Amino acid sequence: MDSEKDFLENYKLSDYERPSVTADVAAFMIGSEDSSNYRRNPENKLMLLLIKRGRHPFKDKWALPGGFLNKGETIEECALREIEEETSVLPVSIMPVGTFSEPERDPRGWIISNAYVSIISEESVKQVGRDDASDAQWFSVSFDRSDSGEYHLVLSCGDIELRARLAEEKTSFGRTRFRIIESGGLAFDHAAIISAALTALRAEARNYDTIFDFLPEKFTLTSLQKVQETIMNINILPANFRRMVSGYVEETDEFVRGEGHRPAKLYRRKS
Amino acid sequence: MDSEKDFLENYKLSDYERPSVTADVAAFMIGSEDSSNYRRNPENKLMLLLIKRGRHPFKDKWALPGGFLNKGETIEECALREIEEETSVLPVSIMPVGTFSEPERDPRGWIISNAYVSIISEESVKQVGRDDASDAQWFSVSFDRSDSGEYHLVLSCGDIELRARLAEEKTSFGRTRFRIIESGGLAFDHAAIISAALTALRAEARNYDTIFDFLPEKFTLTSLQKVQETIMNINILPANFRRMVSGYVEETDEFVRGEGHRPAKLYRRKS
DNA sequence: CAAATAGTGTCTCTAAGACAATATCAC
DNA sequence: GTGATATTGTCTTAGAGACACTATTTG
Repeated sequence: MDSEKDFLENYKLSDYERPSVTADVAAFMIGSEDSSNYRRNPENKLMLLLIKRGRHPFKDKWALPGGFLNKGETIEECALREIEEETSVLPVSIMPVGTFSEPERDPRGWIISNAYVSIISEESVKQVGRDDASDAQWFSVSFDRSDSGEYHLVLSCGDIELRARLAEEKTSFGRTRFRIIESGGLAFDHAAIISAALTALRAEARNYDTIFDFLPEKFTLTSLQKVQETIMNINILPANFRRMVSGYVEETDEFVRGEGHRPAKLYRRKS
Repeated sequence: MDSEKDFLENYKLSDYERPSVTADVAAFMIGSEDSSNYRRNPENKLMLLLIKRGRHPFKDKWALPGGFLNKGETIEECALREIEEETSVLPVSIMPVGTFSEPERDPRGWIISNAYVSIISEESVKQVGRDDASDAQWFSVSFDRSDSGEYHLVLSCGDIELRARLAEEKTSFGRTRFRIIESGGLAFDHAAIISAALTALRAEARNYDTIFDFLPEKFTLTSLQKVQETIMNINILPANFRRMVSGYVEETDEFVRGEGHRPAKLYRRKS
């Protein structure tokens, strides 16, 4: 009887065909838009990073950043690498959204995708600066369920507007899958991946540990509240938000001044 | 400039090496053990299906059921197929646990695993009958965090006892990863997969929609309560459990009789 | 002072937890 | 009747939501 060592020395992975494996990342940021009124706080929008494809298939369509898994790295490392390549920012953490493995999902052949959500702070993106000639752009996101039960995903960036329509396919264990009715100019099955990522992010956003990643180290409680409100598309009364978050943050002795109204104290995340 | 059609006709996936992709499934069941006292209700235990490996590597070690992804199927279909092959039971639903892709996780080579939790009712397993000569066995599960912060996973089946020790590697977005300190006779990185699966199952078990899958169509509220208590390792007062689950179930007009105490009404899940 | 946000105090309401009491069966 | 589980009623409590009020800045 062969020893395990002998076995492994002679072992060859069978010649069955193998799939190509990719990681695709839905990278979200909270973007702030200055308002006309000097004393008003900026409006916040949930933004998603998309890349304009330079080659077939889906040439000139918009797609999530992503790429093939290299030998010697984990899928998480691959996902982080792809985001860093596109944004020059290394996200603090990523969250798995699911594996997309329908055999026909990629016209190039058998390619399965591991999808992740990543969260990036606007501050870190601004520090890096942006190459406006680049094919990577941040799109503002709107995602709603219509009365008919259909979901509408709208991504806008300047004059570009991508409108996808989807149906809820199944929800099990709190995870929702979507079927694309109309891709709205998004490549591959990325409209379905983005919808699943948004659903996962919204569910996760009630967890304060998650939303800190959208902000710099020091932040005001109002800005933290705006992050949660923007992602979950809800309104929270300030008094209640402050009470609920109080266990997760600690005061600094710094203030934000020059805003045309009472200065807000800066807080940091409690360790 | 080539059309997309031309492009795809000439496209070949690059010759980069590709990983083999597997689905591994942690299939759980709630097993009941008759007690000595005729009027006492049976004790419940959380059980996990393991397969004794017949070949290298890890020959004669215990492993999760699983297998390679075939061309033309999704990973979810692959996971369901593997469970049906081993148990003759097709689970109602499966929950993704994560992708395990550390390059060194499988001594045979570059093999990445997509892990799932599945839930099987004891009734459906009993109906199928069990082949006692088979290498597939149900192990009772215990999984606790020790005072030192280490996690102890103990799997027992008759005289066989597998004791693994693990450390919490990182928890992000509510998902916990484990590092194996001592595999306890489990194959590959399956001790870490089982730990992640158990953690996910425990978190999910507070959702009533999930725990119904452990029971037959008609069940007593006490049995449903025992399922939740067994998985989450907690005790719930019956009055409170009934109040909380009342919106999810509806009465039938049947009762369980002959138990040596007051008969319990059978309920079914509300649509 | 006006406009805007920052921040606090407290009432209400709901859902979960605790606990006591009653109901019904097999032996 | 006894011993067990089944089932119901209600008191208490913790936390979320609503709302009114005060504080502080810039122009």
